Amino acid sequence: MQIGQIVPSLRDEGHRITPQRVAIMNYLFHTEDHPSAEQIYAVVKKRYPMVSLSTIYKTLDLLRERKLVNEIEVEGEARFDAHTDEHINLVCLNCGKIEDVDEKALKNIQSRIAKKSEYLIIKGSFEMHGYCNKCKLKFQ
Amino acid sequence: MQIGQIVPSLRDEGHRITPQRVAIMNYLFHTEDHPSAEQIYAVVKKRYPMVSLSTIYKTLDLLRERKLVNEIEVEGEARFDAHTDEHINLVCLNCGKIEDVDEKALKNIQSRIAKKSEYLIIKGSFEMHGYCNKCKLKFQ
DNA sequence: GCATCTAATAAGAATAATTCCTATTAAAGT
DNA sequence: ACTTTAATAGGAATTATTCTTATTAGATGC
Repeated sequence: MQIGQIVPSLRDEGHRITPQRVAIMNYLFHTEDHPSAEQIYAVVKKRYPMVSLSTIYKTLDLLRERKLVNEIEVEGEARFDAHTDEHINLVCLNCGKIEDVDEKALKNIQSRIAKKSEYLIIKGSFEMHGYCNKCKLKFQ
Repeated sequence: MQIGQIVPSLRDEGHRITPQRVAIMNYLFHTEDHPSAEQIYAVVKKRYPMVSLSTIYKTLDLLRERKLVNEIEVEGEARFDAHTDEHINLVCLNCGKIEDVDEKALKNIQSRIAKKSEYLIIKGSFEMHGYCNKCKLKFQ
């Protein structure tokens, strides 16, 4: 995702482009991590020590509304992901690491269920929980 | 799921069979709902006014460990489901209703990813979010 | 049936992620 | 530069869940 394209479109919609927002987007759009709000806060704080957690949450709300990030919930905590195509999140139950796995079959399943169910489907959220290659040794 | 089979097996493992536990299981194993801890509390309280929320949570821990219920997280709240086969949960973003959809293809996807990823997969959690047939009218 | 052991419970305090509130600041347009 | 008002910082409020502890009551053996 290119910040250079997002910034003007946010501005066109009447949103103000603040250094805090740019810093948050820069981090989110250039990491493979799936950080929590607290982690984003820690990273952005290094450059902008005066940033507040509420700004992180407000910006995440905006990015989620604009569908620029996905939110998944893992063990009572929200984690954010700039990878917004349908995919499966592999969640490590020990270290919390999350990895993306592209899976073409999801689209088919999703459209099939959209048809046969009476729901108006907005989005899918597909997770598989287990232990990553480093942690699985500890759990046999 | 038959309570008559679960009770003796829990007892065999050294767990005590209390009226609170039986009431919680009776509700969970005989509803199509996907209740929150608070909802379970409300239902069980009708029959056992002295029951406490911490007992609900402790019992849910036990049932989850024994894989008799699944937990999914929806908007910052845990919801419990006695339907433990792999399936897709259709979550209504308006009223919170959750509906189960069986989908055979999930097993294939799951075993394929278990093979190709380096993760030791424990369980899957597949959700689709949208608006149920009643609520979708309000959202066009 | 009764005594014993200790797992399970009730009640409420503690915790922690998220949301809310409000005075202040600063982005964007004129 | 001036004005407008969206966005921010900081902290208080909220809320689902976990933790703590004294008390209760299943299960076992006599």
